[in-house]
Amino acid sequence: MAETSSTPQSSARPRLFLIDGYSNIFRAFYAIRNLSTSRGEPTNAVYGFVTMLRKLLREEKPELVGVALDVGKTFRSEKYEDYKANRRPMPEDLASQLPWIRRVLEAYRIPILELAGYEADDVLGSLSCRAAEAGYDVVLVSADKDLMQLVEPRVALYHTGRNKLYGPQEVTEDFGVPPEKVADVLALMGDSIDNIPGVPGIGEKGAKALIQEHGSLDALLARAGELTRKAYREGLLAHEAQARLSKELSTIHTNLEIPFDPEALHHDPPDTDALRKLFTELEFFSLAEELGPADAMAGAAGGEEVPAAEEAATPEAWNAAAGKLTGEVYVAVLGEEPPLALAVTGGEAGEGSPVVYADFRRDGMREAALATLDRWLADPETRLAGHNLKEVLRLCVRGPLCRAPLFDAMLVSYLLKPSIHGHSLDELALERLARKPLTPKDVGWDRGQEPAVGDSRLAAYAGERVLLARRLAGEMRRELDASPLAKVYAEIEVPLLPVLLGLEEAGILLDVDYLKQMSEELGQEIESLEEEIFKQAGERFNLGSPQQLGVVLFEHMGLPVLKRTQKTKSYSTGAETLEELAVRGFPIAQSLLRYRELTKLKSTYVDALPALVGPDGRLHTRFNQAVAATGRLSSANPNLQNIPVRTELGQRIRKAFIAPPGYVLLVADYSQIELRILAHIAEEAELIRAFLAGEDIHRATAAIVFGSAPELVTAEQRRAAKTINFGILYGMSAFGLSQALSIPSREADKFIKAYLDRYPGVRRYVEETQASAEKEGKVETLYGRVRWLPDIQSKNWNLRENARRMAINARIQGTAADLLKIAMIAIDCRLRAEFPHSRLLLTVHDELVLEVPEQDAEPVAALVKKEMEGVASLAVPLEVEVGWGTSWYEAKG
DNA sequence: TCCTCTGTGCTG
DNA sequence: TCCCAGCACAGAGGAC
Repeated sequence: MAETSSTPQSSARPRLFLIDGYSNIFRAFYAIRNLSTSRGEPTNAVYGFVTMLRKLLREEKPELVGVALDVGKTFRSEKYEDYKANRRPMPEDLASQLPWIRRVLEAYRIPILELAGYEADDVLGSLSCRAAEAGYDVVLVSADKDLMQLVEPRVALYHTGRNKLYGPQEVTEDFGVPPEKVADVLALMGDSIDNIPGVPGIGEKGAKALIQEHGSLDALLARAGELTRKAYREGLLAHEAQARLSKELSTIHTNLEIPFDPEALHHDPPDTDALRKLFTELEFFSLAEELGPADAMAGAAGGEEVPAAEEAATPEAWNAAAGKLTGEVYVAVLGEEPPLALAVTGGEAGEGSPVVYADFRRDGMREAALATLDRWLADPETRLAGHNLKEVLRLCVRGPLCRAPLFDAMLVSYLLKPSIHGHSLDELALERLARKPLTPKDVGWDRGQEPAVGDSRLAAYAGERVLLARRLAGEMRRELDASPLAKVYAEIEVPLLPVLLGLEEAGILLDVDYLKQMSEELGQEIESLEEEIFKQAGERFNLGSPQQLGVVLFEHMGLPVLKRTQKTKSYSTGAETLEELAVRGFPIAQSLLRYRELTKLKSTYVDALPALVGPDGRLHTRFNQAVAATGRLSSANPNLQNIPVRTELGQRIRKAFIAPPGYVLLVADYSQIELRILAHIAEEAELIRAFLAGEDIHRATAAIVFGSAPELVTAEQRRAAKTINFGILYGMSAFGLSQALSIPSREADKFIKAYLDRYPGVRRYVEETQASAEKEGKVETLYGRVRWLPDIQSKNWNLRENARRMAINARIQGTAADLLKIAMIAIDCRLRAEFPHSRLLLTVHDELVLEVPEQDAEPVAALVKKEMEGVASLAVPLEVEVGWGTSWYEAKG
């Protein structure tokens, strides 16, 4: 590949090498024959591909590199079913090598570019365009001539088979037309491998000549009748549509919504340990040898060396180093449950500033570190920055009374892009800094094992954590400052952070004895149910295994197979299926339903919760502030947002959540908050009227949709209206509604039409939300919280429709989340001042649970109601129901 | 022995 | 093609 470095492509501009995975893999497979391991596994394609990669990395030393691979089916195959239908299936000997190739790429730390539903070609085309626009020189590496259409002044194609670099000039020489006309030529020629039909009677030569002469396929088709050569004239006239389709199929799309993230494509040094292991497994012994001898610690972190933190081994040393920091301070907690160390940095010298850490296992160090932390938090002049500050604040004994401005990189990342998978320090470092941080395991922190006090690995770990937090905070600050989300951050998320910490630390009292007794009762009923089921089935098996149950029900007992599971197409044994079987007269289904209900509640709640209470007898959940894409909070460890409520048995579990003597649990929940928000945002007059009049909203909807008087609405009609009301919030389709109501979808369609006719504001809301989402690629809540929806433009029907439903739902669900968060902040603040013995315990999306001294129940109820109802002034009143009692169950009664 | 995926089911 | 947002359980099977 030496040629590339002597071309005009190599300049001072950074270069991005985009490798077309499959074409190179196919080429390697056919170019090298008969290479396999001693076990007989073929490795020829892997070897050829690795050879190509090594050459590229050695000779070009690319700054940025990525490999495009296909996943799933593509929109083209949906558009044209014959597309690729004739293409030979991938030979088994090649398919078996793909996992190896992925592992090789991982070990090389070369990112794999794949987007479900898109052709690798389109991903390459779009990325190369974005990169060129961003000022990079791009080299596409492919064995496929079709990619020549992507060539432009800043994008070259390196043809792997021909070992030749193509710029615009070379493409023109090869094709007789410039790159932008390549697709037109391909459309005429067709391609038997890709199964692009082309135009019969026109071959490579003819295609090039015709496009050269007429300029484009469109121009050629317009004048097809005037062609003198009979074969061309008749071929074009008879197959015009096919030619246009071929053009569509052979055109590589360059407008996919793929973010070009130079950081993510940055080429890091390979993970030589993993590579050596892989090569040994593949029996590429000479390649393994080249990597040199194994070295346990080398290359574990990847990327550049990061200075280790310095340990402050005495309180004096700590105070001398960390204690003097003022201004911007960066902090990181090391270890969780229990946290073992605190690492800090800051000061004028930027990243060159010293990093120190305190190991809590040393005498006096915990106290010294926390004293410093407390002092920083109390000082409005100190800006405390880091990642996931809730865990830092948790260390403080005095509780979260903070005056220092907080900057939390995790929360900012979440606000900027709420729907990405994770916002942990490790994930953000990988994505935004292209760095894979040390894991606790790397430094000897593994199941019970801790690194020793003074272990140098701990110092390295501490240094990296704080530095990464610092870099991420810097990056996030830049992005936040340029974003309207700064307001949501400062006014909602940051003030909420200490409030949530308060909830978590408070915990909720659990009646463990009550649950223990309940567990025994349930255990007995479950046992007798098991016997009954085994008797009905005529055999004993593992009832907890859906797989075994499926075999017994549908193979041994011969019950009708009504439904199969989504992914593996195995027998469905879900509640819906069992209910239908019960209706059809199979008594075993009824027993199984009861068995499922009991075992579910027993294992998930009755038995699991008592095991999680702390020494104080209370359950301390974690409220995650950076998970839910809509802006909601989530609860985990344990999840206290899915405690049963709907069934009688579920209600019994709620009786285990209690208040201590002299206190009550106070529950406040918003009534129909999402429908009220819909009424407000949609400015839907009829909904607003019904809410203002205090009507039963589902009944009112039924009356309107079915055209009857409210008092004449049947229970059935009200249920249907309720389903439609919720369905609208979720962007439900006619099909979805028909499923939910078990009615024909034609009828469901009629319902929806009638609904939208009677609620024109809602129709406008749906239409406008989708239109603006399509235009902007995002939707916003009333408070400006953003949810990005890149798939809204997708050509993949499934992805696009999903995004449209999310658009409709996210504005409403997100606004509700904003409202509750704001109310929580206000309530927490007032309670501290006015009722210091009352406190918030839980938040469940539209509901708050508090613990309140018995005698304060009434005034606190009034306070909570007032703050929740008054949190915003909408076109409809917000209504809050409040109740209290000795248990969660009593409080909601 | 641990980890990940799958099916299932609980909440708003 | 099939209704938004979550978390967690048990079983199953593969990696270590």
